[in-house]
Amino acid sequence: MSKQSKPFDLELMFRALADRTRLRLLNLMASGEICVCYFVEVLGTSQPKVSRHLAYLRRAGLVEARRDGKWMHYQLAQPTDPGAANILGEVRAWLLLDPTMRREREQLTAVCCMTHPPIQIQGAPKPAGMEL
Amino acid sequence: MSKQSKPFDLELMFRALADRTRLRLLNLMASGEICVCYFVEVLGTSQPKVSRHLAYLRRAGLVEARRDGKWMHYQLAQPTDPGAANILGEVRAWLLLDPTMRREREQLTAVCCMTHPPIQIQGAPKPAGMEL
DNA sequence: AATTCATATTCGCCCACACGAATATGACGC
DNA sequence: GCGTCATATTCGTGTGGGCGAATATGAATT
Repeated sequence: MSKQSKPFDLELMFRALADRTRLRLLNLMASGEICVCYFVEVLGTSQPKVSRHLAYLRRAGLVEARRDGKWMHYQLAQPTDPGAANILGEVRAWLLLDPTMRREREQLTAVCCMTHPPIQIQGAPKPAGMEL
Repeated sequence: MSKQSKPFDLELMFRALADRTRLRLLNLMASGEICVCYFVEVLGTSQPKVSRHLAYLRRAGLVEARRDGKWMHYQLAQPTDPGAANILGEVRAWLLLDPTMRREREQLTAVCCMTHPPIQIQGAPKPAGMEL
């Protein structure tokens, strides 16, 4: 009523960023939309774990989800609060520079370009930026 | 041995930022060094609570402490990692703009300029930026 | 409708950590 | 030395949230 919708909880954002798995998930969304099975494949973690962390990021307003048949696509969200958006921008810049994170993005590209991809990925819609 | 000292744990930094009390403490350090009793006075919280949160911030490398007789002075620290420093810079900018945080900095100024300050503060060295 | 595939949720356990209360440390003055 | 002041730490309790394992949902295909 009094506010447009939410005062954007900065604490919640930081709690969302305070986990390695979630940072890795955000990193893989650098190039745009990507579907859940790629997260599972590249991070090498269990599907429930990935799903729970994605739900956390969504609650914190850091990502948006879109349903496409049986596939769910996730992408980075622009927070309404401009200050939060700036902070998040710096976090993304940090992810781009970090060697470990860079390696994981390369791994994503590799999986997408394989002629015989792993079973989990066959038929899954390719992430944005991997259409070549 | 292999690294200069630490790879700077970004997760740890975010966990340190994911708490309202700690954000309020960082905010009061905006103008420079400040001693613990002012934190207690302005935030209106218990001294052990303030002390524990300051210890957390120190462990995360976000603040530095300096002993001066029985007084401890805290100030913001510049993280060695440049990416972390950028992120922290945006956080500080956010703190400067937030209305609640601005009010608390004003409250600090008010307490420092009182002719008859509360007992807890009498004789304590004034924070940086309050020398007028 | 039944099965299969992609994803989400629940359960039970454990650990980090926030808190108030009490206590410890360490520096100064007498 | 002793007391006092500023600050730090410990203790006991409670909660958020991480995890694997199991299960549930919901869309597509037959």
